[in-house]
Amino acid sequence: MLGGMAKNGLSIGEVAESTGLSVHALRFFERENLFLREIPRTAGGQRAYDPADVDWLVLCNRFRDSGMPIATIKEFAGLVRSGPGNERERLALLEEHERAVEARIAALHENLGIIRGKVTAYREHVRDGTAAGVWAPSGN
Amino acid sequence: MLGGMAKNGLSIGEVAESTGLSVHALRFFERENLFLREIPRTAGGQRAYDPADVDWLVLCNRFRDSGMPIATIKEFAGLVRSGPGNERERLALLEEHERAVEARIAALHENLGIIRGKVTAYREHVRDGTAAGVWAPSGN
DNA sequence: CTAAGAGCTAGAGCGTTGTCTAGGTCAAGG
DNA sequence: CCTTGACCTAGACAACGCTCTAGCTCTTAG
Repeated sequence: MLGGMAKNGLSIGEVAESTGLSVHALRFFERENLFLREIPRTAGGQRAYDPADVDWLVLCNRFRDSGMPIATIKEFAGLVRSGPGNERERLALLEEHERAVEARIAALHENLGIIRGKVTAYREHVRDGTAAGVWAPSGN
Repeated sequence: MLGGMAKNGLSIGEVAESTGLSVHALRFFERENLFLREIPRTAGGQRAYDPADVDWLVLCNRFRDSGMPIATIKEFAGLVRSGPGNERERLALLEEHERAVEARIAALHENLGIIRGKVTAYREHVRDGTAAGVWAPSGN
């Protein structure tokens, strides 16, 4: 049977497969306490994840891709792990990240405008036959 | 006279001040060949920048802020340093970065949508009195 | 002239985010 | 059984992008 751990949960390899994370990264995340619970082990000592762990990892990937540092994910995971009662703190953390992402998008937009200006300038210089240095007098 | 290097150019401290980069970073950039020319030195061995160097650094900051790796900036700088004739390559590099930034913005937008979903869910839970765990059954 | 504050070089150190290795152990098909 | 491939732990290593240190020199106001 190649389909992992029979009935007792998902193997690390399966979770890696379905989250796009490497098995190394999954072990690293565990050391770093990013999970919402202790991952249980089989009799033989192998990790047995369940689908909720995968769902959380998928969300973690969104957090990571949107620039949330591991330390912040860890903090959020800690709040979730310590159970109900701190939802306001979780919300505050998420709102702060929301603002950070919005700010990042705005900054990228601004930078994109400048990059597009450069692209346009180079396109014109290439079209007009490469003569005047785009760089030097004003090209900047 | 606190105003730097009299007449022969801008000192590293002045350039740091006006670009927001540290003097360490400026020396690092030089070692890494990110400049468009060799930065000349005074008789005493101190760097003497000029305003065009500052303009370039400001553009570099845009590149860096928009996620361009130092290696790519170095590559672009190399093209500029090797003089006219390679404008097509410079353009290609810039266009590729433009696409990368667009892709990054799109990804951030998608992630933002998900983060907002989470924020909304938590806001409702906090408003309704913290009872049902946002996390656990379906909260994901 | 002198003292303080900038600058210089070479190179070590660091935070982040993993990846890889070594040296075994476990699980399951044949 | 036995072989093969997935898994285990602990810890070394790595790429990126600076930052900091040590030890010395330059510049300049007073």
